[in-house]
Amino acid sequence: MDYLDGLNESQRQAVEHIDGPMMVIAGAGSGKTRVLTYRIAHLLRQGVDSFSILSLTFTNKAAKEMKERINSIVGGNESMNITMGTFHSVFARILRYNSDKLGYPSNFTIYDTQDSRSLIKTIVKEFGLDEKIYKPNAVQGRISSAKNNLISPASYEANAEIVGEDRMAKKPEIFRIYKEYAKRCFQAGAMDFDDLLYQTNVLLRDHPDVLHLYQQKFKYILVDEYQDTNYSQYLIVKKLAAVYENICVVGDDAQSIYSFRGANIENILNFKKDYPDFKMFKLEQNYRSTSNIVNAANSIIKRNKDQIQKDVWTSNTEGGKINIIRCLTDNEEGRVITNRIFDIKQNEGADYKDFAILYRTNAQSRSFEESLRKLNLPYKIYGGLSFYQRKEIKDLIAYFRLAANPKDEEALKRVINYPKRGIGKTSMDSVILTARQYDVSLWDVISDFNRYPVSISSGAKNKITQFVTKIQSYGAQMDSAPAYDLANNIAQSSGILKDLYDDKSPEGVTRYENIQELLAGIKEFSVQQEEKDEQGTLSDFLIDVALLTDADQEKEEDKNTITLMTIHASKGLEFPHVFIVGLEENLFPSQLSLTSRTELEEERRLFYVALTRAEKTCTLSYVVSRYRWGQLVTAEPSRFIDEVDKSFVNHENETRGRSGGRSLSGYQRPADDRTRGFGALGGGTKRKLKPMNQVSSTPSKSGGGTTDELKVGYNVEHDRFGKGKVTALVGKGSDQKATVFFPRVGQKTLILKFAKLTVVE
DNA sequence: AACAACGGGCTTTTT
DNA sequence: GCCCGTTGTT
Repeated sequence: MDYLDGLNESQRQAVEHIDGPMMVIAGAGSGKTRVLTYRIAHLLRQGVDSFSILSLTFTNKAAKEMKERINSIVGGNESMNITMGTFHSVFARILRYNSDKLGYPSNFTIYDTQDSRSLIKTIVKEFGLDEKIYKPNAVQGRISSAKNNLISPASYEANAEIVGEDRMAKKPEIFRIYKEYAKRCFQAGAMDFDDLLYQTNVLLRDHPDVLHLYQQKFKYILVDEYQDTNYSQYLIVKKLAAVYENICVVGDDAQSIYSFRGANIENILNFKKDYPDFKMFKLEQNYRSTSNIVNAANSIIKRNKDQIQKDVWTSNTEGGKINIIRCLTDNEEGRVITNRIFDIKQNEGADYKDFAILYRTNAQSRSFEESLRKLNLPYKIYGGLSFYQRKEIKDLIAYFRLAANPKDEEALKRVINYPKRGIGKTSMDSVILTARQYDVSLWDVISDFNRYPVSISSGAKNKITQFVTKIQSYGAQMDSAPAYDLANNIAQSSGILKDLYDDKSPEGVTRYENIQELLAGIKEFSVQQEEKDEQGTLSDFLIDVALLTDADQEKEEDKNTITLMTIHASKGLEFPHVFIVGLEENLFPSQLSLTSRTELEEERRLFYVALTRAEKTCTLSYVVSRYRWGQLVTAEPSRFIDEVDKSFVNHENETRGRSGGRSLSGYQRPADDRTRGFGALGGGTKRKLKPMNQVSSTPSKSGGGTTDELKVGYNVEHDRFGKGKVTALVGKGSDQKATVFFPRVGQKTLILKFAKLTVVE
């Protein structure tokens, strides 16, 4: 059967267009990925060399899936030779290959967000600036947006408008921080995420031979999610496509939700200017959702002023209306939605994987997590702390990074005294001081004390030198030893493995297992690389790791679970049953997006994206009061609820199930009245009910308890360590100490004056 | 130098 | 309510 037969008319036209610039505007659920994959398959069928195709996707996972689908269409494994991946991962490799031309080591480090933030913080401190004014987050955002618009530190400083903005914001020194930040990154042989694109631009600008090479290599270029590219990405694509102009961009302006990280809808307009003879294809038939959902989504998005005219329609069945549920608190929201999922699953025989709970902010996942766990339903939370952001993983990876590139200061600071080897703050402060005096990296100083005198004890110097020797020996094996062997060797000889093995608390055991999992992952990586006839050293692995996202590494056991994620993370996915939760003013739309029309329109597009994830049913929920910053605050229903055309929604006025708090269940809800003033309900409902006695030797305000309340054998609870049993008591009065055994963390000796212990039954 | 307690800041969203 | 960095104690 011909693969073109499965396409509708406009899809087929887009797939069959081979040469010359083209743009595909694809409405939600209109088979965009299908067009992209089929088009690549078609190119291969028409004899285009697989090595000459560059395909830029939004996630690495999307790239992987697309390759598999292409193979299944054309047979064989031709897709292996296509350069396919995210902007960041594709150009990280190209940069690595050409790093010498930019003065970077080929093993350059990729700083993640935490690394850059930490460096910015250090600089702010060293400059003697106020951290409350120069908040690392804000400064980082400023630097990031400069880089995404290809503004160098020098042109930043010279740009009166930008510097003026900073001065207005009372942060006139940002240009200095940017300058120092760029210098220190370079000195450390490190690039941050934005550098991967920025430096690619520098490379293509300053090295015509390199530009020429890649222009010739990539004769066919495809860009997915074009509406979410920034200026820096736009320019890379434009330069690479300048000779052959075989460029195909695919996107949907209605789904542009990343302007906060520099994405620019103007790129779509620029495209029309850059390639006046481009061909435009519109995909308007939605195959995903019921007509109620499609029409509801249309009724939302038409309120936006900025958009390309299109008419998304579907021939699918009407389906049920969009349910709107009102709950009293966020905890009730968790229970009600969870019960609803359980019901649908029972009644319709749906799978767990058919459900998604989508929210605006990661912090909202908590209440759902709790109720899902209570009902014992399997779920997976995407986002939040990913595997590679866990402390123990970052620690071990920091060793790998140091071995590859000892100038990597963020990695060095992380592990020079972990596991503990007696290199304390005092010693490191002296080292840092010397490094700044000579304007060299920390590594330069600690690897050559003769040249850079540091005023610390010879004992400390000795310990540091031992550490340096260890790292050097790792470094020597970096490009020769098999990745897994070296990684395993480092995990053991660094002492990390032992340190975690000795920690018998459940958390410690998990950490130990995580390390084992990382090592297993490295093994798998090596095997995969061998299949591709590539060596697969540890430094190759590092590039992969830095750019992986949570969605990229899915495990088998995660397959049939309920999905919890932010709406941003849900982009490109689809689920039979979708729950969009927390539809309240100041949460969704976010408080911080209410200052301008463009920001509000982006929130509205976000809502549009959320709605269009749903295939069969879509349910919205909001609460009357919600815990935020640890306090119960009243909330108002989101304006977005009213913006959905009335004919597609069904307001469920009942709050389902019995609510947990006593004071709440006694409450009679007025007919259809969005009464405020529930803030008064605060406290009471959330406190633990168990009677507890405060144990304290210092006479407290209430004049309560004395130490003799505590006896050996008592069960107590500690804020951090949880429940435990007192095994010994030493001393009297304010000096009294208690030895307590905590099943979760082991034995601890606590000074009662400080430790907050409560006696439990 | 290491550990434990405390206080401040924070919530958009991510490669 | 949680995380992180700082402060204070041994």
